[in-house]
Amino acid sequence: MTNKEKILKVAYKIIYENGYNKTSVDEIISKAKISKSNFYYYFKSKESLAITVLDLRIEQYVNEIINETLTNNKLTPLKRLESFYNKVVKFHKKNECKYGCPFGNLANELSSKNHKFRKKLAAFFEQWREKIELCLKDGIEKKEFSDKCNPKLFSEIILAHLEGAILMSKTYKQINPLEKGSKEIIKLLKAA
Amino acid sequence: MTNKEKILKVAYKIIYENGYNKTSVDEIISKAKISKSNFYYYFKSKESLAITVLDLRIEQYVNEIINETLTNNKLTPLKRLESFYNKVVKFHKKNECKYGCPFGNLANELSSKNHKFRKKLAAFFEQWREKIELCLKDGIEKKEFSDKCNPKLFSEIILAHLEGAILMSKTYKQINPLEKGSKEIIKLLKAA
DNA sequence: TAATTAGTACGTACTAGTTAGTCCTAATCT
DNA sequence: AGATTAGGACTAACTAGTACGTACTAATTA
Repeated sequence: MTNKEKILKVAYKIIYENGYNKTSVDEIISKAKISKSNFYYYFKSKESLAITVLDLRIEQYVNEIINETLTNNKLTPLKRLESFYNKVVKFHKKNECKYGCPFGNLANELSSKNHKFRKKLAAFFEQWREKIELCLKDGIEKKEFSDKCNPKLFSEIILAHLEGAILMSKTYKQINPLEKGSKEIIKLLKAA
Repeated sequence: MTNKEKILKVAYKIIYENGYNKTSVDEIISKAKISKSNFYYYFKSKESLAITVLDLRIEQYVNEIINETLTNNKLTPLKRLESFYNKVVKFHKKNECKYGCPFGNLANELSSKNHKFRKKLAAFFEQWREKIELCLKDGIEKKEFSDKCNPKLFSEIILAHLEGAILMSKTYKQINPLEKGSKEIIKLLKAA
């Protein structure tokens, strides 16, 4: 592993767990076991590192979560949504619900003060929402979801609810809000 | 206004706008125009100030928002919920959606590292959710809401969706997710 | 030779919190 | 009434530590 990869690996983890502001360059270099000058050889600032890390996380999320579930043509629309929720629930259970959503956290922490992060996150959320919308549309066509449901509005609700439910699970330290909530959302989709 | 009140007033605002970690005691005392030693005369730490401010915010929210809308017996259950959403939307429009939910922000920022805040926020969210649940139960009884809706599960969804929608509005800098989303939630309640 | 890495000292700014003391008022004592 | 005391409100100056980022030398690697 190159030193650059070490930096990215360490930063990936602790920016998620501690947030951006509470992550220090000193902590990163100490955990990555590299020198400070070497850090600044690869990244011009803490912010530019965090942007790179966010890009990586988005790419990984799209490849490993979204494409495997929400836009996976091998599954029916209902199964796509269910498997998506299952993956998300599994991820947060693994973390004991402690850290919340990597994207929601950054959006919450940075979007009022830092345009770069805000815009990147907004674009990602929008892209994510569109995948949900497509899944819903397909599901309505295939009669898995009620045709009374407005796909665009409902995709917004699903995404907002997901972010909120992850936050509730983090605050309560219980998977319940996320797990039961997502099941209820699916019920609504069938019945709407 | 006493110096203690000045501290509280200033802290109330900037903890909301900047978050807890990004709020410094120096900024508080400079804006409140008092000395640092005077600050520590009234509060034993930055954290204890923030806890006091959170208590105040909760009290105010219960009195001015929840009791005026969700548990206001002069209104029908549907009107209670609608007026609640209206107040929330109005608040965030006023702030250009910039700052998010005062409680959600703190929950997001602090609940993984600080038990005191986490527990207080969890208790408040639960209390809040219960008020929503009661409103739903009443609305089902009075046939304003569909009897297919499970009040407890639905109250969880409403609260989670609200928190997520406020975060989306903050990230997009548009009231849309919150405003349209809440209207759709009400539709669902009627139709469920 | 050019890219990479280490080490380390440093600068500047900011952080939460402490110290030791002053000023003033109001109650208490003689 | 006058002296004494207690304590609330307040302050300037300070401590000790952390932050990001830079400067510079020197070694190593490809």
